[in-house]
Amino acid sequence: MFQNAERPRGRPRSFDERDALEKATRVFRSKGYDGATIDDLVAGMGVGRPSLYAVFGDKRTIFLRALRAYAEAKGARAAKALFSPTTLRDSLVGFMRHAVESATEEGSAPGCLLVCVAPLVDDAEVRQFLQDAVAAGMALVERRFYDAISAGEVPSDFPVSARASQVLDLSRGLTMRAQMGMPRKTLLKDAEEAADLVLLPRR
Amino acid sequence: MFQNAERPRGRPRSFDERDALEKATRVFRSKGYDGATIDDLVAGMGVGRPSLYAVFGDKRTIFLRALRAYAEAKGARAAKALFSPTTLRDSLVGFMRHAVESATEEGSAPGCLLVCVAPLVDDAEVRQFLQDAVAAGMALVERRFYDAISAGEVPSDFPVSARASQVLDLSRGLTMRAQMGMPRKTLLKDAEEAADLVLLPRR
DNA sequence: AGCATTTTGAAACATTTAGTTCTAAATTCC
DNA sequence: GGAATTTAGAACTAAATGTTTCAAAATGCT
Repeated sequence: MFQNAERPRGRPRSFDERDALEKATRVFRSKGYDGATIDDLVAGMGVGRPSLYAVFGDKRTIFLRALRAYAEAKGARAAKALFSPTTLRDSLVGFMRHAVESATEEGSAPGCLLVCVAPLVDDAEVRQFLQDAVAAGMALVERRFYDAISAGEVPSDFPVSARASQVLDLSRGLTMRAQMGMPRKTLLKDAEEAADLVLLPRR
Repeated sequence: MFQNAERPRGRPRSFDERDALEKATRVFRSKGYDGATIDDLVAGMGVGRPSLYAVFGDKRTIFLRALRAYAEAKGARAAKALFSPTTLRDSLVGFMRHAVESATEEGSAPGCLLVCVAPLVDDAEVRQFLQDAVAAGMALVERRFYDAISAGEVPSDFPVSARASQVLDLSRGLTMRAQMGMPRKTLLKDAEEAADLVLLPRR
């Protein structure tokens, strides 16, 4: 086998960095930040304790890295769900469905690192990151609404920012219900109804 | 001063049990369950360590008691907000406003013990309690919608259970934004818009 | 083959945390 | 006023948790 990056000198690692971070995400999702111990991370990531500190840093740093990777991946998928379909309704349904599917994916505890776990972390950097992520989410949904206005799909007086907040609030609600164990099927149906709701015309 | 319950024999307590539980709620709200240490509770509740164990039990028991008291109080206020007004819109606005006000009350960290903290607690009894509480909330809102149908305020084909889910999801979203530091004023305005949204007629 | 380099696993270390115990203090009952 | 009873505060113990150290192992380079 050829290696695209030339192999480093010493003993090769027994783990993949991306994969380990994803496993860390699983640990944090199921136990929360304070509830996850280093032992949990060592066991869940398949990385030895010293390697963990050498490669990822301390618990706080691991969480921040996991959070950033998680947010980036989820943000990209959300944007795709939002901007690939042609109709606004399909976009919104896709966006909400994605929230539900992500929050109920198998192999991970139900819920969302961004919505259910990170807000409880008592750390200024995490808080700032979250606020930025939420603002970015709002901007994404608002842009989709403006696109729909341009396309004449909704009237030009459509209350963009109010409805965008509502889309995000409804998604958060769906995500939290997922965390509480509500079945995916129910939530997917509710996601569709939520999309229909935010598309209703004002009286 | 008269005492309605005859005074017990030994040294009198230096704390009020209800008040101490409420202070425990504040501690859990700001630090989360796993993040709150016994020392935090001792400091925050104004109860000495041995008294804490003697009167309240261990951390898990304290949390369960705080959670029950919190849910009871919040449920009562929510029901009042929902069933006191005459118009459905006033009821829904009141319900959502209450969620926002409770989540942004001064003297406590923003957020909600039921919505933001308890779902992360890895305990079967807590999970069960939460599920019951959510079901009770749903039932409350649904009943208010049925009352409105009886009163002829909304059509008889009003999608009660879908809209009730959405009311709760939107409230959860508002609560979570409160926890993330969004100002009360913004959220109160959004609460009104959310109430208007769920009252829109189907097309 | 031997040396330099990096990772690994076990163990060690220091700190924090949960829970208990012991003594002093505050109260009621006699 | 003194005995009995309950609470409060400080000190203590044992376990857990976060972090580092160290020798051994696995690789590339010469």
